[in-house]
Amino acid sequence: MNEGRRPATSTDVARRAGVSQSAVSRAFTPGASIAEETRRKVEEAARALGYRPNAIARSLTTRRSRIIGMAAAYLQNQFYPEVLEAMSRGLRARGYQLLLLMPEHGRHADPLLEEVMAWQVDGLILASTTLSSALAEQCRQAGIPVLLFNRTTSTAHVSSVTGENHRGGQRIADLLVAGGHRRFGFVAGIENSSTSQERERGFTEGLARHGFDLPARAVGSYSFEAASAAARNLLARADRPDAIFCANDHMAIAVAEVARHEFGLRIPEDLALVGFDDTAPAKWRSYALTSFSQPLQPMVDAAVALVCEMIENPAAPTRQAVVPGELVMRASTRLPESGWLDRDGQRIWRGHESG
Amino acid sequence: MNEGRRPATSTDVARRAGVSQSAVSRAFTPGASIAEETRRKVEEAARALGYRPNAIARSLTTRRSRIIGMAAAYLQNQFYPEVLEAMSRGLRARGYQLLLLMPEHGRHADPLLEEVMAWQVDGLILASTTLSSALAEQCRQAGIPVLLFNRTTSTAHVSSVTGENHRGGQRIADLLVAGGHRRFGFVAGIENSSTSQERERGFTEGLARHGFDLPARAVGSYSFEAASAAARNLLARADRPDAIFCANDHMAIAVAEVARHEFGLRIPEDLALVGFDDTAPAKWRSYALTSFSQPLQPMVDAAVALVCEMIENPAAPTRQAVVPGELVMRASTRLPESGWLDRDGQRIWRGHESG
DNA sequence: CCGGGCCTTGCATGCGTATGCAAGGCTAGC
DNA sequence: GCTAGCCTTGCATACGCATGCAAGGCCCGG
Repeated sequence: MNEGRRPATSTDVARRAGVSQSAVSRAFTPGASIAEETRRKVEEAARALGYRPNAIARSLTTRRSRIIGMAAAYLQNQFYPEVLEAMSRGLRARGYQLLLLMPEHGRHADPLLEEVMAWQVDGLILASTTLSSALAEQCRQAGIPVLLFNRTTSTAHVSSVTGENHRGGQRIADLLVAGGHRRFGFVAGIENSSTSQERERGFTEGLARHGFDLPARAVGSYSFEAASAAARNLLARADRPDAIFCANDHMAIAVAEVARHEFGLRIPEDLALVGFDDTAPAKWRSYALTSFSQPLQPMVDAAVALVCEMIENPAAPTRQAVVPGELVMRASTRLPESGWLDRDGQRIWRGHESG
Repeated sequence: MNEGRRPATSTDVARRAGVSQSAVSRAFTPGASIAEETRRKVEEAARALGYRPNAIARSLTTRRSRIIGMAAAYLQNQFYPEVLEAMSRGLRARGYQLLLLMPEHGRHADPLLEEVMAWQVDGLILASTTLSSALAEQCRQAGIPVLLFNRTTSTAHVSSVTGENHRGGQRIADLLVAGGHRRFGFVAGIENSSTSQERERGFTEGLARHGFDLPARAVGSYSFEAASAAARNLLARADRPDAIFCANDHMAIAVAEVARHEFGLRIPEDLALVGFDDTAPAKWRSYALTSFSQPLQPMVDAAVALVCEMIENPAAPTRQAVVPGELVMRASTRLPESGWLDRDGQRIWRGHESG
């Protein structure tokens, strides 16, 4: 064993095993042509020297880094850490490492991503971050697959994985109307985020279908503080909403706190509350938040599969994958008065979904 | 602009700028000897070709990857995502990238870390993950600095950054005793985690100093589900505790849910509850959890500084940094009956701390 | 017994950048 | 005007590994 010295190289192993450096390389390359006997000798020498192939050097010759960059704007919303965790495991299972990129608060992710291109990442996953069309074009030229996660973009033709934002918003409208609510509120995420826009559009369209007005709205910017302020705004109105849909669970919890502890409202008696994502805190019984789910593992699996596919076949057309979710009813909303049906002994709320 | 071709190399830039490849390299190396005029020509050519130095190739020659691997066992506990976020930004500010490592559930991190050594990472930060002494030795030989975050280890001489686990436990004991509680419970994290052990030891020693017994204890393994089970266990006892200290906030919230919704207990009237970390959910008013803080930014700053220092000076002795926290009192515990003092017009609870 | 073909191996080279070394140009001082 | 010395530059090479190519060995069929 060498002490503090530089790590053993394939040449060191070759010398010790009495073979050529190429043989060592082949011994560590699955599927390479090498005799069983030679491989054994190499492996023995490698073990004795504590040798591991240098991934940096390997990347240089193969021109594939087996690194995927993943950008996320913030991790306060529980949804993202869980995505990150699953993504890291999922990518690793396919032999990729995950490089984590957190843009500075309030800054655009572009400079960060550009920096990461120096790392020759094999792919880029953008969660809760948009991609400027300039950078998208740059990636396309560099042949770096880009995948938007929980976002889409209109400015460029990019692949994406999202939940059923539009349908989710509709279902929530259906549920709230069926629960007998009449004055609706919406707390938006970041204004120009496609996710928030689609959820809102589904919601307002759903309401309109039942003959209800556009809801009162306020902007929560996906942050706890801004959502709290939005809640104060909405709840102080003369025509206070009796049902509020928040663009995600994280903001819904902020609204719940303000409603209960600043306005003394009971949920759902005085105010129904719905979120989106169905994250862990939504399940905590102090909130028991009704939420439209974005199933974590399926979404991550789809993302991993898609990005790998894009790497293997760069010429493939872009794809927009939509992972189905479902409305998870909990105690933060009243049960609907109608629209129930029995299936396999379970009581399912079908609602008035026309689709 | 080249379409879909391989990215421009320093040689391409050199040719276009009419200089040698070395000149291009020097133009991108801060502090290298190069004429202003030449640098200008190189920069112009580089811009025209969309050139960025290849970090992989650079790492190969410089023998420094500027990548730091960070392992975390789980991200459910809000503490870790926030650490991750701050760590990524902090490292980036010093020119390092963060490679995220999530061991498979229930598996040891060793194989993962070994795999990452192939990436020639410049350093390794282990959060909520232990390091086998075998691997620690291997890292030492390879000259890879290792930093334990929110953990220590007795089996090897390794640097670490932690909060005031022992003192925190003591303070909590002081607070609960001062609040008039008499039957104490403790929910441990993973049994062999130094963090949980130290907090428990501080707690029991603190209690003992006031003449109280070792508390009833149960194991929550840092998970929500296990902590819920632990709570059921503790709360079903004939001598039900009237105060429970949980080794972290995440588990404390699980206990709060069970206490309220399964046992109909009021907090803090029937049961006082204390956590550790002072994460975001502890501040949510539905919990208003008293907690001993682990200040995020100072801990991360210390970790980043320490790991960089270790990289620059590999021969430096290991260090155990302890970042001071404070007891944050909220509504989940009764206010203590004594021990208050005025300072600068603020009412400070000094407690009976002897240290 | 001979030849074709497959398996295995080593040689040589390339991946893109950094850097020691020596040469050349230029400035300043005498 | 000459030389010492600094600044700048290019050349050559190294970093550690993968891989095309050709040579050698072996087996098997004819």
